[in-house]
Amino acid sequence: MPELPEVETIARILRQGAPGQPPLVDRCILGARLLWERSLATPSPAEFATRLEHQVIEDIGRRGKFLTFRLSRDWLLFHLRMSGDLVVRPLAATPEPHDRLILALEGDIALAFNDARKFGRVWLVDEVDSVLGSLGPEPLDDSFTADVLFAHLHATRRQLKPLLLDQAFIAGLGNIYVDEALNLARLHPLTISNTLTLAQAGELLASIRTVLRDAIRRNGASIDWVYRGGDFQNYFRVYQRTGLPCPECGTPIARITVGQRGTHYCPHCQPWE
DNA sequence: CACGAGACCTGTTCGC
DNA sequence: TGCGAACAGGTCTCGT
Repeated sequence: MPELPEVETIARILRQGAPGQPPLVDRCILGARLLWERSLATPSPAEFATRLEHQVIEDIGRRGKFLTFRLSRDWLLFHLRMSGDLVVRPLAATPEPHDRLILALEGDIALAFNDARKFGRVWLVDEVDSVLGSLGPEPLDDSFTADVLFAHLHATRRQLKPLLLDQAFIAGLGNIYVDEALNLARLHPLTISNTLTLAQAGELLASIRTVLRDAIRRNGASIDWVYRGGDFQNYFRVYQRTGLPCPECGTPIARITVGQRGTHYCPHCQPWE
């Protein structure tokens, strides 16, 4: 489900709270109920439960598409993959279908990890590098410059679409925002990375940031049955708009498959070569 | 090294 | 209406 803007939105809501929902920071974890064992990456279910108990949530953040909970002693990490979600409920509420983990928190509230497709994972670790160490740069980080992107693009020879989906190359982009950013940068998804000029690398980085910032401002995109209040889906330029007119030139948006992922682009604005 | 296919899963939508 | 196929915001592993 979520990419960087959606995960950022979830992290902010959990950290700060929302109307009718209290913030989680500074709350103690009283217990853990694991309903689907394979959702837990590490450690063992028994160690997970005992180690979590009595730790306080000191901060909640995001790295790439991971949600990061800094606890008194450990780090609790979530990756929501395709269908995962984190929701706050009254402690007394009955579990929902597809709940995989429920944490009981101080103040009679619960944090539920709900994940229909069971692809999502949870980690409890004492240092984050074992999980987050292979992630590439944060696209919104100031230290990630056009020069850096240009050098990385030229260190390999790969198609832009799968390269930008590679979390070791750049962290946080997924199928929606890669298609949107490539359209804004007027680059064909199959362009080979080391053929870009420095100017094109600069446009690509600027486009990635524009798309991500716009999406974050709109609280991310809500597709299908998952609704979190985000409305960026109403501003998609190409994603899931096959056959509809390009917002720039009116040419029908094309759809191809690249690396087994649906890929949407404008044949006129993003010509091949 | 770069790419494609298959695996992991369940739910919804599409086409006949 | 029913039923199977295709598809879905992700990532890992394996074979070529």
